Amino acid sequence: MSHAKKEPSLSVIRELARTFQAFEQLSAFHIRQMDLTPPQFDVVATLGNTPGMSCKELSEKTLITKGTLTGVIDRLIEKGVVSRCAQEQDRRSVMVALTPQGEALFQQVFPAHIAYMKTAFDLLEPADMEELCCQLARLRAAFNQVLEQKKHEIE
Amino acid sequence: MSHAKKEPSLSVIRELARTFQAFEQLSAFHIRQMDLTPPQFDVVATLGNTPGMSCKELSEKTLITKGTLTGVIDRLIEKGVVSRCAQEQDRRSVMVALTPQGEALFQQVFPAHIAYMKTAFDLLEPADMEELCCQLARLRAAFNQVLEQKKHEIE
DNA sequence: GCAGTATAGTTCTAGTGTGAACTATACTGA
DNA sequence: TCAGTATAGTTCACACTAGAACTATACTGC
Repeated sequence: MSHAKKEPSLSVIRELARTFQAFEQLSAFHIRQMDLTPPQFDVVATLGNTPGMSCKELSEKTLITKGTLTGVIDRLIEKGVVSRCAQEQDRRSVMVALTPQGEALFQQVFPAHIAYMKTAFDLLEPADMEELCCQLARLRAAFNQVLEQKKHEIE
Repeated sequence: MSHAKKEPSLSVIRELARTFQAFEQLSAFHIRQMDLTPPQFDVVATLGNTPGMSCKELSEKTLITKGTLTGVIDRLIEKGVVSRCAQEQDRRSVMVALTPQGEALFQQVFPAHIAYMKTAFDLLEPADMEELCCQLARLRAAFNQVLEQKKHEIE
């Protein structure tokens, strides 16, 4: 996505990609030290302080697609961190929850990571961050709106 | 990366991740229709209107790590879109460039994709986008600074 | 009830993504 | 000049990514 040249929209795209990558690098650097992968951390963080949830719900909260989620959960089960258990009311659905071991891991790993990332945000003005959030939300809405539109055009 | 709750920094992270994912979905939706993958498009877009460049340079511009780049370029060579050619001055280095076919592809695909993405940016104020760029750049600088610092701490 | 349709998860394929180990080549300084 | 070190790319192991096809279950209307 180079070729920024004079296109203003391309600069935003470039900056968005680079900033997101910088975030991922910093975040992953810490998460790897705790013997997890970023998606695995996401799942543990999302399940923490909840009674568990379906794959569908987990997928929506973590932005991990359902196909990928199957494998991530498989590996977390191998580590003894989460468990799958069948549901009575809807037998298609599966409840995923932290095991006691997973709870302990969450307690140890989640606050530590928040504190870690906070050292970056402490370098910035809270007001700017709030402003940034709004702008990002607007941009995201535009992307989603156009995606829906383009999907309809195809048919 | 859920658990936004009241942490302002977590909201920024969430919004950054969601916005970037929305961008990727829209962008990839179009790129796939043109029979390319996003990284393949990135490489073609970066090589367009250049005499070619080393893998290192390509890697820096596209944000694709060198290990991944080898595979991406392999697949583009299979498609007849790019070529690798040895360098005389530094025999470790390889020059990657578009083939004539690749040039033609670039001419067809690059402007089309810019136009496609522009339909999303047209929904937004240019001034807001410029502001967004600045904020993102600041955030990125913070991430990078902390990453360097944390890397040094380890040793 | 039963066909038609929607939904939850799993599986599959192909392509990315990381870091680390490796090869080959280049540089640097006694 | 030659050891030590740095750099460019490739290769490897492993995990993640998307979408599509598939299975099993649930819902809906007639």
